[in-house]
Amino acid sequence: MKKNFESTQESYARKVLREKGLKSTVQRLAVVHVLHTSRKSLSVGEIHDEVKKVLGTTGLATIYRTLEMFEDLGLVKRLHFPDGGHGYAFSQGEHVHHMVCVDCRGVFDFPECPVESFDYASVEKQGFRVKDHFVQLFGQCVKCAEAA
Amino acid sequence: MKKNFESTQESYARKVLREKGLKSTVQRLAVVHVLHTSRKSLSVGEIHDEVKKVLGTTGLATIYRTLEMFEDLGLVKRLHFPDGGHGYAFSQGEHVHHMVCVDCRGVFDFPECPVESFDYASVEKQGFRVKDHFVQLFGQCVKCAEAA
DNA sequence: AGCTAATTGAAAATCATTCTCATTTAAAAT
DNA sequence: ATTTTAAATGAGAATGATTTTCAATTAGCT
Repeated sequence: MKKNFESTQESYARKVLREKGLKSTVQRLAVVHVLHTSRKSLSVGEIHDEVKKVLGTTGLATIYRTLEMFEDLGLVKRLHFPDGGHGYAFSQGEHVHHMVCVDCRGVFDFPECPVESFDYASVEKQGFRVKDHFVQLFGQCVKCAEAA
Repeated sequence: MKKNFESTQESYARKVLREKGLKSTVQRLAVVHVLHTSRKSLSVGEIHDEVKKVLGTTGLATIYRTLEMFEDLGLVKRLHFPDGGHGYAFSQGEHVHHMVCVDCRGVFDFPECPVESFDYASVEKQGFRVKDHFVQLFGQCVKCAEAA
C-alpha cells in the first residue's frame, strides 16, 4: 500500500479538477490545503498570505482565479458577514450549510438542511420556481462565548 | 383627515429614523421610494441612477451611507447573487426572507421562515449558539420562465 | 426666522478585483 | 525520460467599488 501524503481534501480536489480537464497546480492545491486546515473562513487577502507562506511567491490574481473556479466546482463556499465582508471556506461538494462565529469567523458545518423539507407551496403558487437556496447561520462558538 | 402623499413605506422609514434621532432627508426618502417601487433588487449604481432621476444631482457617497445605515435599521436587505454581485431590496423590519429571480433579479417576499422551526440541537451540542440566520432562495419568476 | 448638529456633494484616496501578456508548468504523447 | 502544447501563472497596469475628507447645505428644533 502506497503511503499518501495528501489530505483527503487535496485528493478530492485533484479528482474534481481532473474530471473537468483542469490542472492540479501547486497553487490550487495550496489553496485547498490552506482553506481546509484553517477552521475559519478566510478573506482573499488572508488566503493569499497563507499560500505565500507555503509556496513563497504567489500572484494575487491566481488566488482570485482559483477561488472563482473552486466556487463553480463546489470546492469552496463563499460566506457573507454582517459587516458586509465575505470569506471562503472549504466545502466538499455535498449539500452542507455553514454557521459562522461572528467573532472569530470560525466555520462549522451543519449537514441537515433546514430548507430542504420546507414547503414552498405558498411561494410556488405565485409561479416562482425555486432552484437553489443559500443558508447561513450566525452566532458564537464556544471559545468566543467563553472569552466574552 | 389629512391627505397623505407618502407611501406607507416612506412613513415607516420616517418613523424609524425619527426614533433613532436621525434626519429624514430627501435623499433618504428617495432611496426608500426607489427601492420599494422597484420590484427588483437594485445595485448601488442603479439606486444612484434612480435617485438622480427623482432628485437631480445626488452624491454617490450619500447612497452608500444611506444603504449602510438602512441595513443597520432593518429598512433594507442586502441580497447576494450567484455571480458574486449583490443588491438591495426594501424590507420592512419584520422577519421576511427573499427569493430572487436569477434572470431579472426580481424580488419576492416569503414570510414563512424555513429556519425558524429548525432544530439546532445537533449544532448547539457543539456549543455553538445560533443568533441569526440568512436565507435566500434562488429561482425563476413566472415572467422569466415564460420568456425562456 | 434663527440656530446647530447632522447630512450632503464632490473629489481625492483607498481598497478590491480583473485584465493583459510574456513566461512557466502540468500532463499527455512520444 | 523528453518533448509538446494548451492551460495556468505572475507582475503590474487598469478598472471598478467603496470610503474619506471637508466645506457647504439642510432638517428639525427653539
